[in-house]
Amino acid sequence: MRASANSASVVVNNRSMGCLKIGSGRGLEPWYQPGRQRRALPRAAACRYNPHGNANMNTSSGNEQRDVRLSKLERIRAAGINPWPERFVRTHTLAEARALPAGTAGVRVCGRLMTMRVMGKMSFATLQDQSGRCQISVQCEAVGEPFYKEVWKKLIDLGDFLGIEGEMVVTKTGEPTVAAKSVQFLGKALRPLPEKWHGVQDQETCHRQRYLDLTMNRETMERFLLRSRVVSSTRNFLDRHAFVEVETPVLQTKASGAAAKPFFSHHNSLDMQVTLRIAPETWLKRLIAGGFDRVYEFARCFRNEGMDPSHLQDFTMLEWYASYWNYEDNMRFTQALLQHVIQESLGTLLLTLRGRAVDFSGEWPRVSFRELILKDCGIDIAECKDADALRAAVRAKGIALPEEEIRALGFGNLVDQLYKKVSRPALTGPVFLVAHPIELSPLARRNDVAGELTDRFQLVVAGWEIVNAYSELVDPLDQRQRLEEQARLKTGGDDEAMEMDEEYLLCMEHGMPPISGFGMGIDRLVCLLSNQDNLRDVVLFPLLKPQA
RNA sequence: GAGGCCGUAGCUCAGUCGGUAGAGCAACGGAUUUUUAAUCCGUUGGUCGCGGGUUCGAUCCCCGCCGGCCUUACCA
Repeated sequence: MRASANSASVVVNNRSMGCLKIGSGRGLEPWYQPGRQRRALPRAAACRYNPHGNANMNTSSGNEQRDVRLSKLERIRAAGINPWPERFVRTHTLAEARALPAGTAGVRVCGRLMTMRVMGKMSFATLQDQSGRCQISVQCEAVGEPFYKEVWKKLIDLGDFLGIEGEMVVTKTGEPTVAAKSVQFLGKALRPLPEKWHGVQDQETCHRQRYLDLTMNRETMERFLLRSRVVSSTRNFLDRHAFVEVETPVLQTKASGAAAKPFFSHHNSLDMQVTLRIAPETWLKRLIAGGFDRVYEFARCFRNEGMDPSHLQDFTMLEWYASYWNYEDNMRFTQALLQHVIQESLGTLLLTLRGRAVDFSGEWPRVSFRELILKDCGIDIAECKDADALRAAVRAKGIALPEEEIRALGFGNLVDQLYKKVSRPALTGPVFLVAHPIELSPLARRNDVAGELTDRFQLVVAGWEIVNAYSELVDPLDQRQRLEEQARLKTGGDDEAMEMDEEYLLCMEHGMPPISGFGMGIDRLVCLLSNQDNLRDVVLFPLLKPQA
């Protein structure tokens, strides 16, 4: 193991989500431990600089609860208390504190105040941080009557961030509790939290104000922590297998590597149109040509296409390329990687996904396109010479494909429609789908023996295609022909067709080794593994139109 | 792009077959030293998404717009 679990302190993934790795009972890592306490400034100095000003403090905001909190803020400042101090030295996360033996003194915890039960001179409250929740108790006697009556009871609200120093106790109902000796503001909230029992239910609010969703709905936090684990576990596995993580351009002069409509933008000082990438593929293969053995990238890609629950405008695609591998090497590696990632991030290989039991352990079966379709509907696609023959066979079997839509389809797309209709929904998997017809796979390497097939595999799980991989096309003459055909389509008005890419061809003409490449939508994998129906629920801040 | 559904207090939701709206939580005042959705007493809070129309009167009916969700077509 490259980074052993018990030495990892802070994991920052590529989604900029700082993630504190919580070890069970291991205590906080050095990064966290109380260092030299910065000496407190004299009160007057601490409060002299007031960047938040009083601009709104005397004017009604039109929101009753906010106004009440603004007036509390004034009283907090008047009392010489800094409502937003710069730092708090904590000794334990809340989950760690809960595990401490009763009697442990000098426990310093912090978090957001989620519930508060004031019973006269004794109060219980709940703090929440990333690790979970822990009860605290505040007694009049322990914190002093002026503080208890004037600050704790009058100025502290649900939603505020607080820091507590105290001793671990266990209440008579058995609840681990930090009994506070002192309580301090760490961040005053001017707006109330959503309802404490139901939280935020409205999906739009969850997307627009994800911080509220994360605060109120633990399963949302767990889902994004899962995403982070999936990414870091994948990265670790690839690193351990001699893959090199690279970054390739997002802004480029032509979109290449996939058939999709790009986003366009404008570069001012060069005065030229640029596009956002639709795939990292051609760049990564250039790196293989340049001598990298194995490369990968978690590539944010952008496609200017329709929105629905299974498509995002910007999404994260993991692609990797390995020199000297064919697609079968890649298939074995894919299985090993996903088994590792699923075991490490979910703790088991036996999952229930979309209502079906899915077993990721053992060897995953492989099935060819032809066998699968033959089994599911009795049509042997190898015996159909062309699209018309296949169309006739479909009609003869009475399979309900939309007549209007399939009339113009070529053989490849027709096979694909048939597969999506008769086979894919029933595939629970994990199963590798192999031997795709060449018409269906314009980018993959033609099989050396069966020229009508390609060296390609897809991984299907619970009816979802989550991986697409090939033996890569490295023949520059073949590639040129295929790109010329795409360029013809483009000129003919197909705005999803690929553009001619001379620079890429130039690279290929300089020579490439055998390569197998792999592509997987990270959002879709996480969506599947977390049993979500909408990709927007596995993206922290999905794109939404501005509210009216 | 097409079709359907939805938008009421800070949050979760009722409601009005057309007569300018209710509850719980939150907030505010009070009681309360072992609660954990604390409890008890009292109080405040709304341009019913926005704009038109019909009507004596619209949160409700009609039209348009804004935003969201679902289905559907194209891309992973």
